[in-house]
Amino acid sequence: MGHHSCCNQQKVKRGLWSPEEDEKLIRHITNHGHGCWSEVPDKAGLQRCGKSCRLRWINYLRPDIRRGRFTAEEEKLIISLHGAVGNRWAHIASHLPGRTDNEIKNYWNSWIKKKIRKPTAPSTANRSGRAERRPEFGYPGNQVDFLNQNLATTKQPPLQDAPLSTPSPLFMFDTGSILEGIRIPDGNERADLFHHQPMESNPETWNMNQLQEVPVFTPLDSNYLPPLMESMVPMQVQASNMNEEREKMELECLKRQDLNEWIVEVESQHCPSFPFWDHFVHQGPLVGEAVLAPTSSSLETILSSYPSSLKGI
DNA sequence: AATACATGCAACCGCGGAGTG
DNA sequence: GCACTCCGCGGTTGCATGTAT
Repeated sequence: MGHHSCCNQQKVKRGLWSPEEDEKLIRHITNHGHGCWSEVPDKAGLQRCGKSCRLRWINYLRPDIRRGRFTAEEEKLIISLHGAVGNRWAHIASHLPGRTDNEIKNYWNSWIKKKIRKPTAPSTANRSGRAERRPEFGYPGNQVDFLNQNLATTKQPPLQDAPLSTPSPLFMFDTGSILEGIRIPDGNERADLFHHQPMESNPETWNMNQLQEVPVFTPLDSNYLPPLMESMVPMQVQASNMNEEREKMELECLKRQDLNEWIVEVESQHCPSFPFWDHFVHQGPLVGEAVLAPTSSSLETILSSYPSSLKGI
């Protein structure tokens, strides 16, 4: 098995990233931005290939990453979007702020595995070892059909297993109106989507009848992608009680690029799962070049509050 | 407590598209 | 139009951890 062209160098390291490597990558991108990924390893002093750096950044180190369980809202959105665009994880991810394609893909695969297993009931015959672990996903191209079929043959599954009770893809209408109908049990609305609460699926929360009925999207051409961006306003932008400061921040956001935008987003979301950036945003400079060049001491503080896996540096 | 099995997720691989000379 | 590089994406793998026996 050959390595990718960018990984042909002898001393390219593979496998799990060490906290030290993470630190180097964070430090580099924080200071200089990623620029050309293929140059990142050299500039950052990493013995990795550019692709690996990119992947690590996008899937794990990026400041706006949301971690933890998918909420019921996210589940529904994923299923709807998947029904429409299939395995275009990046496309789906673009509508789930803070979630990565990889995460969604993993989630879907494990979710679908559960669905596959369910009909045949947990029997001892199923407990066959590792081969069983990777059921062939040989279901037809339109996987939502498979799902619907599956759900139909399954006895009223619990909501967390079947968050979608209607075939109508949610993306076909403004998610704002969808989310408008959603009431998180504690009474808060959409803004709570960005709070890192482990959300139990609550059947009461998802009364699909409240949702506007729309024609079902039929993907005649597999290459066709529905105009998601036009019909779906990014959720974080819809946060209902956005105060003036946040509006200002959004305005600023429009003037910045890449990393800066992320930071501002984190600011607007107050992502509690990311003390790193929370700290950075509130204590560090926010505008212009300064934000890209934090002092080393602030970086140390930042790194010290990084997710547990990165601790122990 | 030990072992086997199941699950979740980080990371790798290879392909294809876009950009460039 | 061709060759090349780079990047992004989707599929897949392997490992760490959790759970059941």
